Amino acid sequence: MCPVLPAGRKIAYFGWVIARIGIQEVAEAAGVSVATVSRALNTPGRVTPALRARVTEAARRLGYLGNGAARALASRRSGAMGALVPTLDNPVFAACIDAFQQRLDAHGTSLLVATAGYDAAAETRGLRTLLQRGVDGILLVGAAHEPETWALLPPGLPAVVTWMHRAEGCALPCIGFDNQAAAARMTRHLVELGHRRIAMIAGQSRGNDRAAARIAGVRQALAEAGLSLSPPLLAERAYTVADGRAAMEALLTLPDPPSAVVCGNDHLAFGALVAARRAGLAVPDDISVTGFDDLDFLAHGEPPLTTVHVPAAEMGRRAADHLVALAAGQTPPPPAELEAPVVLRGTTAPPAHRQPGAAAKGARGA
Amino acid sequence: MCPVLPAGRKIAYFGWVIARIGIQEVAEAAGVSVATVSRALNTPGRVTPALRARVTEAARRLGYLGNGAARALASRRSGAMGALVPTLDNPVFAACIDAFQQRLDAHGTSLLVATAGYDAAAETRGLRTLLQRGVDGILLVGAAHEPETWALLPPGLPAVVTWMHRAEGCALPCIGFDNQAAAARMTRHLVELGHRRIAMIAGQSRGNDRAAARIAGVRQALAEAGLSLSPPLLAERAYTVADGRAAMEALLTLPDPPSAVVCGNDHLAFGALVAARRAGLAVPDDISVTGFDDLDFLAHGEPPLTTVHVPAAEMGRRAADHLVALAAGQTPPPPAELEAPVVLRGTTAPPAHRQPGAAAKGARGA
DNA sequence: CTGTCATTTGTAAGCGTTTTCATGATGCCA
DNA sequence: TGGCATCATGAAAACGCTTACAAATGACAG
Repeated sequence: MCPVLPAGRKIAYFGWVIARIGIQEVAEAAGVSVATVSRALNTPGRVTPALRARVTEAARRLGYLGNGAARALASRRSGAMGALVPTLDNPVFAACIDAFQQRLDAHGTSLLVATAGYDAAAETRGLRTLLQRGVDGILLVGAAHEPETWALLPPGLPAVVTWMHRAEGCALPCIGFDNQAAAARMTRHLVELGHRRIAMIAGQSRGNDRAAARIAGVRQALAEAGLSLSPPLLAERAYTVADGRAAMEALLTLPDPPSAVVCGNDHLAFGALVAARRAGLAVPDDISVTGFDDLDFLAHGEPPLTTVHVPAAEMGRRAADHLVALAAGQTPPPPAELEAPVVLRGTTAPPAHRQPGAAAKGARGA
Repeated sequence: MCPVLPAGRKIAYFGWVIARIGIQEVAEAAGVSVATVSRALNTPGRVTPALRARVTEAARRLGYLGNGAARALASRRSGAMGALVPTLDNPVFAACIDAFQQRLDAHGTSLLVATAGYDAAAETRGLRTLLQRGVDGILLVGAAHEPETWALLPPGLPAVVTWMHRAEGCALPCIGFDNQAAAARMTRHLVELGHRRIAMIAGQSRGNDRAAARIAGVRQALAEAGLSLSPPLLAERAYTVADGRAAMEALLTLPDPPSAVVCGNDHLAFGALVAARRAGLAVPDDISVTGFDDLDFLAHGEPPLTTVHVPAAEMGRRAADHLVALAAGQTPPPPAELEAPVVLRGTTAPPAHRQPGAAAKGARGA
């Protein structure tokens, strides 16, 4: 199973002793010095074609892989980028990281992942781990982090903030879209449909600037229409289906329930949809619901969710390109703002003509 | 923003020169040797409490992080595990990796991710990268890999196969469930419901032993009932919603369409559901559909998907524990088989009483 | 009070690369 | 053909840490 293993340095894998091919062995096999092997492999241009061929052939034949730790130590570069994300259990982050990894791979760079789960302490720990591992750059989600976290980040270390465009007082390049503007557009659509009583089931805005910006966007659009988001109409919940459902149930028991609900992400929106259905309400006829993320499954649901498309994969790709360029000492142009278009589908419609304050269903079709 | 930075070794971050605290600086600050610092930090038991306090305090005060590459080189251990998965863009893998990472983190170990996208060459490349980075162990999905991939894996390097239990001729510990048995159980449920004409929309079985096992399971249960999976009733497609939809459309145009369709995963099942709806067929009244994975969103869909629950997060956690134990030189007990229960929900029902061969809808309610 | 042993700390030798610097070879022009 | 760049190669010094080994310290019994 193993490649040919001539006698060489030994490495102990806890009881198993196997020979590992080092640059030394390759050098001997090719009849050159280790320095030449290193050059032939890393900077092929600086070596005679004939020698290069000898070396690469020897390396191939011996199955030489190289020792990343030694290379990182000597070259002061690990060849790995770190991603510090809230979770991978949300498809929108998973898609971003998937694309990020693929693009890094194309650049010959690896991916180190740390998840923080919307917890400040865990985030700091995650960053510390990434830094200890010597990543060449860091992908961050959002710009709202503990001072302790920011303090950890060595100035000059390549880093990008994703999921938003322009962050107040943040010098890092931002690769993303305008959460507030997108939420405002979504809300305006509802207003234009004739909705006057609009609620929002938002994500927790504490420590989450994306969630906060989306709330601000809804507020902004509402204000433009002379409306507002009074306390009972704004719920801040965790980004889960269960929370969306619970929040929607609470909204529906209000004396004067909303005719439209803007949700902070698709999970919440889906939960809201489930709650509406259980309450016997038809979407969008009885109540409109919108999401944010544009998850595949909800695009084909029944009814298909009207939502804001988040360019998750594109952010991952651009973040990879940007970080690799930064780590190579280049100064890439400042990232362009990405589009986060509203995708109109089947969960929004003009409000039903019923008396404000009327109980849910039944009072319909006045 | 930065922690206090006394004069020390300099590191150049491409133009930015910042001081980096090394073990040397900590040793000086604490008035001990570097060896003592190393011991105080790594094996606290081998050092006097007083000294340990002096050292940890100095390290904390200086913001010492340590250099992972140097540590890995000297200790012959990187403190990172590698995961080689098909993709992160499928929630079921993302959930597994998310749990894997969290558990690794609890063990003080990091995660290096490589994705192969169901491509053999990419898989080999991914493994090579992981190995170059010096991971202490590897998480693999399934046991069907190119000989070239297997050859790369150093014998003795901790590695586990996930997503299946027992793999023919594979000596690696398998952390997972029995795909074939699960698919068979799902199929038996359909048979018991009275279905005789059962089709399968499977994943590509080539190079994918999980997909192959699921097909085998359906075949097995069908054989028990004296039925079979004749060519037009078995479609092998990529694991996407679009492919599921296309496959279902093909199935429905058959002269004698199936009354139940077993799908290789939830994406395919969802696509099949969409196709059925577009064709004006009611699920489960006109046709039954089953999935495999148990994705959140489909559990609450309309109708909720009957599927096989895959313990993705649990596999990730156990894989982490197993690998860490292996890497520590222990010999953990062989992994237990995990449950992959059939979850009966709303997409299966007895077949409609209509003539075999009747065209889709309309011929209902005989 | 001295010898032995256990325990704690320091010294220094790697770990496998990259990279600087020196050396030797080669080509070119006068 | 001699001298001077120019270029390819090799020797050896880092890189920052762990760890085997040696040394020193202290405890305790004879």
